[in-house]
Amino acid sequence: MGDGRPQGRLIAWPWGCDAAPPRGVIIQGLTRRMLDKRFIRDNPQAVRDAVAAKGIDLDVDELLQLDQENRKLQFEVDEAQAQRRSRSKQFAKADEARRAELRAEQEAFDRQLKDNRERLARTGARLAELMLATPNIPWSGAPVGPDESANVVLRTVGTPPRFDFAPLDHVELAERRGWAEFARARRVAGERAYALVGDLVLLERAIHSYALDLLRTQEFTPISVPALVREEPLVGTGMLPKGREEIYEVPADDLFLAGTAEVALVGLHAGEILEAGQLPVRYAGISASFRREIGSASRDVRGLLRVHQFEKVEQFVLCAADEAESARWHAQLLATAERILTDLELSYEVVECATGDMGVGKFRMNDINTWFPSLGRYRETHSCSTLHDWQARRANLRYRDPDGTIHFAHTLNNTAVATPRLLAALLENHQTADAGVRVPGVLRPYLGGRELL
RNA sequence: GGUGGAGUCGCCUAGUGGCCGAGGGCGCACGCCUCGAAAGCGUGUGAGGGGGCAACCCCUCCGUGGGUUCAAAUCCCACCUCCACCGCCA
Repeated sequence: MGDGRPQGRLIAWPWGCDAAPPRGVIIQGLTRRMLDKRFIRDNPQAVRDAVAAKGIDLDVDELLQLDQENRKLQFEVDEAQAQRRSRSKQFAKADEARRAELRAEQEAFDRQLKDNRERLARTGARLAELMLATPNIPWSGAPVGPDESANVVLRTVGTPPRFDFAPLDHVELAERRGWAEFARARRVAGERAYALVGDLVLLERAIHSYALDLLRTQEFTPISVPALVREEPLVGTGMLPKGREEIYEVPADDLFLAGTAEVALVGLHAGEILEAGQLPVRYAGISASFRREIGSASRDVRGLLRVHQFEKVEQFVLCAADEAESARWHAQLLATAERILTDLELSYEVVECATGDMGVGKFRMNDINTWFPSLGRYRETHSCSTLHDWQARRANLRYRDPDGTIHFAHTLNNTAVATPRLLAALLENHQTADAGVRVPGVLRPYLGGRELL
């Protein structure tokens, strides 16, 4: 990696300047085999701790017990199956009398086998359910706490703008300039709907083009992926089974509207065994994203901050199962997001997310919050996550080492740009006294050189 | 939306109920041969789970899931994907 944009000064890495260093050896052993049943068997306490730190509803002891029972049943069924096969072999060579005998024997035997099979299916299903609820073990540097209130600000970069006039919020500004339709859009599509108009559309495209071009210089392959997806990739990424109410469903076709391109990006390689030489896979994924926002009903209903449908360029990395490598990519993804905000001349803060905020599958998560003058505070615009092999295990996404051994890969993702929220930030931060908007230098080439909208 | 065809161990392919717990070719790896190589010859060549201190052994997987049968790659049903043609369409 590394293409000469480390921005190392800003990056608290490897382990975060404000956080304690991890207990390396222990953490390494732990995370490398996370979600592996053998790991859970060998380190039940580590899993219990993670469950507690992340506030997850999971009975680890039930899981262990089921695992044991499941293996016992599997063993019995295997043995029985071996017998059944040998009996079937004999049948071909037997005479009629012997055949009748074998048939009778087999029948009784099959009842037992069938019974065991059913029990195995039941324990297996329950075990799978619990396994899907098993969290990744968070890195030791993450603040422990129930929710985002425990998050820690690592650093603040840039300065919020000072206005010598009364600044507008992005809704007032957009409406004054005829850049957005809210009332009409809501007649069409209900609450939180919006339509961008005129220069604001051009600005949105400019931001996406700029982000895509920046990522291309880092050898990220632009890829435009489905937002309308099946259930499997949602389970594979960890969006399901928990979190169902946040996702739009299209029941007539058994499809869902993904909340992020990450779903398709992981899904693209699910079930594959890549060659080590193909790694790292780097995508700049673009797609529409859909969220029901059920958990935040009636919050931020005004404007462009929290909408049901938005557009993203997503950074995504699929790399070898090496913690140091994943850590380097995490740093790079974060640095790129910071670079984007710096280029857009926006002030932001980088946050170390607490265990209760980071979600079940994550090892580490850093949010970036961008300054919004109308809110008088920083508000999330980016989220950078390392999942180690937790996601790859679910998606059965593996690679083969040169020595022939097969491993689950590591996955990471981070927003590059998500609009229209980021558009709102640009409008508010770069507005002029007469309701114009100054265009940051990096976007001008995408807007025919215009310096002011 | 309709009709027809197809999905086998990296690739190509054999295979129509027990001899397929999958044969052949290509590729790949190792060995022999060679000064070296090619050719030739030989051997090997997937994934997952489980048992055993171990050498090793067992089970599952022929797109996926069910079913029929003593026995399924092979027969039946549903689904998925691909191909062809027809219809519709940004």
